[in-house]
Amino acid sequence: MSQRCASLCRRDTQTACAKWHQMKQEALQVVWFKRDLRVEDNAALARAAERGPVLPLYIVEPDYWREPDANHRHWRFAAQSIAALNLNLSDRGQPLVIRFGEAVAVLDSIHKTHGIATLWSHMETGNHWTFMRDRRVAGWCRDNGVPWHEPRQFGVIRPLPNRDGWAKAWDRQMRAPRSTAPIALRPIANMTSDPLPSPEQLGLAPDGGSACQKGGREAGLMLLESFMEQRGRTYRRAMSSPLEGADACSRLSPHLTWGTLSIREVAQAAWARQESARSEGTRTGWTGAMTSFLSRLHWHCHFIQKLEDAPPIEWQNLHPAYDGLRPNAPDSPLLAAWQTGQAGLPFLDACMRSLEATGWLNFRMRAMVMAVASYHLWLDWRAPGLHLARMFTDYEPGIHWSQVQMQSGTTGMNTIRVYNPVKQGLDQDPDGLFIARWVPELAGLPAAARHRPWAYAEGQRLLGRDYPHPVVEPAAAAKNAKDRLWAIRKAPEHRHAAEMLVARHASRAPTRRSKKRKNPPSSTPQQLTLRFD
DNA sequence: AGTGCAGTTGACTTT
DNA sequence: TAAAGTCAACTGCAC
Repeated sequence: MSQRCASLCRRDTQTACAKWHQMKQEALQVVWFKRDLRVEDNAALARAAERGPVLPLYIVEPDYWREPDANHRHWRFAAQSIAALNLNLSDRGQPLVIRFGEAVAVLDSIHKTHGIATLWSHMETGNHWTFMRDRRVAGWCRDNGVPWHEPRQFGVIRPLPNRDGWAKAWDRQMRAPRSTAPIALRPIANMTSDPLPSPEQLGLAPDGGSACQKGGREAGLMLLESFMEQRGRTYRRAMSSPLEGADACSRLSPHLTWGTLSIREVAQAAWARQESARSEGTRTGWTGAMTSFLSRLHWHCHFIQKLEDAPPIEWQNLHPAYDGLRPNAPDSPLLAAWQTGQAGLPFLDACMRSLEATGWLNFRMRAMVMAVASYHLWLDWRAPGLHLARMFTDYEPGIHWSQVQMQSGTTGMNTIRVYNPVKQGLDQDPDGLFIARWVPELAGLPAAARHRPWAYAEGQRLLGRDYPHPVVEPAAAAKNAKDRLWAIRKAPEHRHAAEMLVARHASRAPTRRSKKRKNPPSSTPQQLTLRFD
């Protein structure tokens, strides 16, 4: 504000300046909260508050919650976070105004009664539905002469000419000072607010998520603290284990999705933890843990950037050579067996059942369950991808659809990774504890038989009665899938299209030099390797 | 002590 | 964030 005021004061009379201050008092700043449900480090809110009286707004959009990727557990988390945000804003003098309806209609009605000077919201890279809704809102803003500012909260750049310098920009943004929350908000007169609807009112059926994470900034702060103080120390070693990962991973993901914490404050906490570990001197594992964690925060934005640059990845193969490879209509019994944890592959089933109840899986297990759907079960990624979107409390469209396509091999860019669900189980859950926890039918078996009940007499006795026979033979199914994928990848036109995709979407990372390379490193220029991983 | 050989390990390639 | 295969170096052991 000071800049504009100063220039006016210099150029014009004091009266003009006073008039501008007067106008500023009345110029309603609507802060439209979307997936940034916090007042701390919220640039939209902070900047709006510098300009004039703030109307904090949340729009419950029934059409959004009718989309196939939306689910009961998402709304529960969002609603808890919205309620907490409302309390926080109320303490500052102006409660959150909740409106039920279509965004343009809501904005238009507020504009007619109160007059919106400026609209503020964070820059959102959501699904196709939110993208189209934002286009309608942008049109309305243009028609009504309302400027709409969308400061960034993630490292996503809009528009992005190319990927050069992206990582540096991410670093700069995350290290920048956090925005401070306005201490007091001036109450807005005559503003009505709707109650938060129940999931049923939004048409959302219960989804079996009895043990999903709780929303609200308080829960996020507690996770952040316990992760940085204690849980995170073994992050690097334990994150891939389905049992240990639940504790050793930060579990901050839904808070980043709904913005109850800003990714910047999380990254800065990690850097601070790294610093304190270094100054302590003793080897505790914290520096390495934080390095791994920070690289994942970086990947978070890296993947969302992909959806920003290529919205069709939500419904279309990134690489067209894979169109028609798998049947469009899913094989319903196979899909159902996979979804419900009744595929007869114990470790896979344990993961799927655990996901349904808790809304969370560690990264490796997410990759595995998607790979099994895509390769062993030969399902097109759309139906399994939708199921996972609905199951993940932390569903973030940009990360999700990039990963789904990557794990089904339809990007054509990265190498095919066919996870072996039996081997992963033996590697990550050697004692079969995770299987026993989620597939109690098999808990009475010795560990080895829990992983492969068909290979042991005592396991065979349960098959077809207490626990299903495997829906596919894993080794043969994997071989078949690899053969079909590699047949496509060998075609020269596949490579050509893949190179174009790599140039557009892949990260730029320095080549890792082989340890045994005899050539002196200085003889070759630094090369760039392009990765979609 | 040196040699041959089977089995192991790790780095690297292929699918 | 894969898994299987290849190859060369290495190991332990018998002779």
